[in-house]
Amino acid sequence: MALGTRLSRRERQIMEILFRKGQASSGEVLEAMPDAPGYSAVRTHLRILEEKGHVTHTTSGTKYVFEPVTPAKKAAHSALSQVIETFFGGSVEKVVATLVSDSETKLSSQQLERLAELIELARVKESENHE
Amino acid sequence: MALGTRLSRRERQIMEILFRKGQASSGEVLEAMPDAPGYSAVRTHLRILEEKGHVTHTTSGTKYVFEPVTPAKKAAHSALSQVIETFFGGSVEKVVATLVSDSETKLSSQQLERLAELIELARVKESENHE
DNA sequence: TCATCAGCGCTAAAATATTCGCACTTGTAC
DNA sequence: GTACAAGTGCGAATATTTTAGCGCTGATGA
Repeated sequence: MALGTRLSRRERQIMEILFRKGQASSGEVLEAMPDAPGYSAVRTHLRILEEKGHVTHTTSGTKYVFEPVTPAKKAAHSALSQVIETFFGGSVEKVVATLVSDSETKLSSQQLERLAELIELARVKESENHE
Repeated sequence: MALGTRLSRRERQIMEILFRKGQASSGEVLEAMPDAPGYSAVRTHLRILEEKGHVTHTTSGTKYVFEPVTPAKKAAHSALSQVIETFFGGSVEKVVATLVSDSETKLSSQQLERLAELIELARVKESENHE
């Protein structure tokens, strides 16, 4: 189940904040919201998200610290797939092409070099599979 | 404004369908929804989305054909940025690395080759900028 | 000790989103 | 012409989301 599939706007917004931060107290979540409601509202969403099983909390002193239940990696993959399916017709290649060549998301030569290495590595692996 | 920023769940779902298909009649949108409500409901969402300025329609015979107002490319970029910010700390490099090396999204050797070329191209461009 | 403050849970009101029913229009077949 | 099918717009019921109020608890420090 993708991140946004069953969540309301606010719930999704809060989940995204938690994924960005890794974990956060209710107050921190509140601060991270550009169009924040009151504290109670945030608190309620967090509680409901916990009931729904998307979030857990641990106590740190008096505070609660919340974090997503779904591992970030899995959620990342899911979110990425979603975008790829919706906007790139499922083509991973197109995505990478966009990211690499797009002038708005500039990559340094160092980064490009590392990516070249990564691709080289993937190519080697790929060819091994076909021996 | 990103795709999902101000849209409700259903509205977002419908927008995604339109982006996938490029354009679609109300009936087609309905069919593309796994958890579809009645025809009227879909029709209403489409009308509201049009009022909000996210969608336009043209008449094709008796039918309406709807399509997103925002160019697909722009929306794609926006959605991708969102995911990158949320799950990859803003690092384009990490995303590409994930996509290339992730075993779940396998790339053929041909695709890898093309990507290698793309990166080479980007590197050349990059070095030109620093002459 | 006892204000005071920050944070929690619960509950209920207010605001939005979601859905559908129904009347009207247009195209098509008999 | 009339009946039928497919499609549209509007308006109003229903369900969900979103918000805030209020009382309680535990920590802090004068």
